[in-house]
Amino acid sequence: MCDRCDYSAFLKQRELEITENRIRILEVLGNNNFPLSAGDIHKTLKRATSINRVTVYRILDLFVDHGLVQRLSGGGRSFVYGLGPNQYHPAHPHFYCKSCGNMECLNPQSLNIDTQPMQRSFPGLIQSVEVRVDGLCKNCLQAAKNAQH
Amino acid sequence: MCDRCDYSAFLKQRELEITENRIRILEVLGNNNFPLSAGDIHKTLKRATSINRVTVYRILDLFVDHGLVQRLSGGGRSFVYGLGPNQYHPAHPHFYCKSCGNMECLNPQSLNIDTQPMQRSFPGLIQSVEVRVDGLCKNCLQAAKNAQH
DNA sequence: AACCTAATGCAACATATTTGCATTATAGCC
DNA sequence: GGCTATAATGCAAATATGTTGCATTAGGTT
Repeated sequence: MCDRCDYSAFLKQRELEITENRIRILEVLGNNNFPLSAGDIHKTLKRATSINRVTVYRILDLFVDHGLVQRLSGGGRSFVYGLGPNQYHPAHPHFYCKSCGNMECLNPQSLNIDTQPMQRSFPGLIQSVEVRVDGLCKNCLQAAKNAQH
Repeated sequence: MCDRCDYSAFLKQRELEITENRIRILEVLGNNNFPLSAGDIHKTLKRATSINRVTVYRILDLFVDHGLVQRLSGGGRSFVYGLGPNQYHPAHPHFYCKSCGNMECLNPQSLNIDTQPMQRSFPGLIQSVEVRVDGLCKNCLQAAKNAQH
């Protein structure tokens, strides 16, 4: 997804220590064009290296705190994480397949939310808006059609 | 919230058995103008009657399957549930307070999503769109302001 | 190389949700 | 109103996800 992203520069910019685990997690997120759960990330990393589950959670928390990564509610039971919006990757809505549980990024234009009118009538503070589109992905839709015959 | 809703009629319409637990869960959801977690619902019901945690989950699953109730991802770790959209209660976005964790329903007009253009460019099937607005609720915003002084 | 601090691993805990199976209540029938 | 088949419920235990405390190790600085 992100050839232009220099992950250690990302960390340096935010004055975060550069460690192997942090780089690896950023790479996994960058290599996938859809958000992943902490469990997915852990599973992926364990194949090549040894990293503790808890470390994955802690690094993700840290990244979310620093705006490097965004935490989204997947359609399922766990949070999912993706590289946070930056100059190359604007914020965008996500699709969740109710059948297979996979997620996809949708293009940024497909849903453009203006929070200004909402903020005028809302007495609290609006910080972000999360849009998730649910349904059947291409594959599962096809499978459902085939099953009908 | 819902004086006009006849819960046993709801169940009858969908050919679901009418049981005390089901009615009670619909009442709890109808009495609150914000979505609740399964745990919240269980806690509320246990005050007046005896019902098992698992039963709450199962009834909620059943209702979601039949479109009577909608399952939303709260901003936190658990799902939340609210009466599904019907002729009296249109679909609407929700607000999640990152400080206290409470949720609120926003008015339906505040965010009007048209999925048609998205569906044209999306190869799967779009069934629903969930919009969650995150930030600080009125109370927590005020508390934050007070803490500054 | 030595030091200080922050990152990591490990075990245990906490919370949310699901499953299998025995028991009980509901709805239809007599 | 009682009888029966089926579905709903309760209970115990398992699973999935996320968090905490504390000991160990690695990163960055001198």
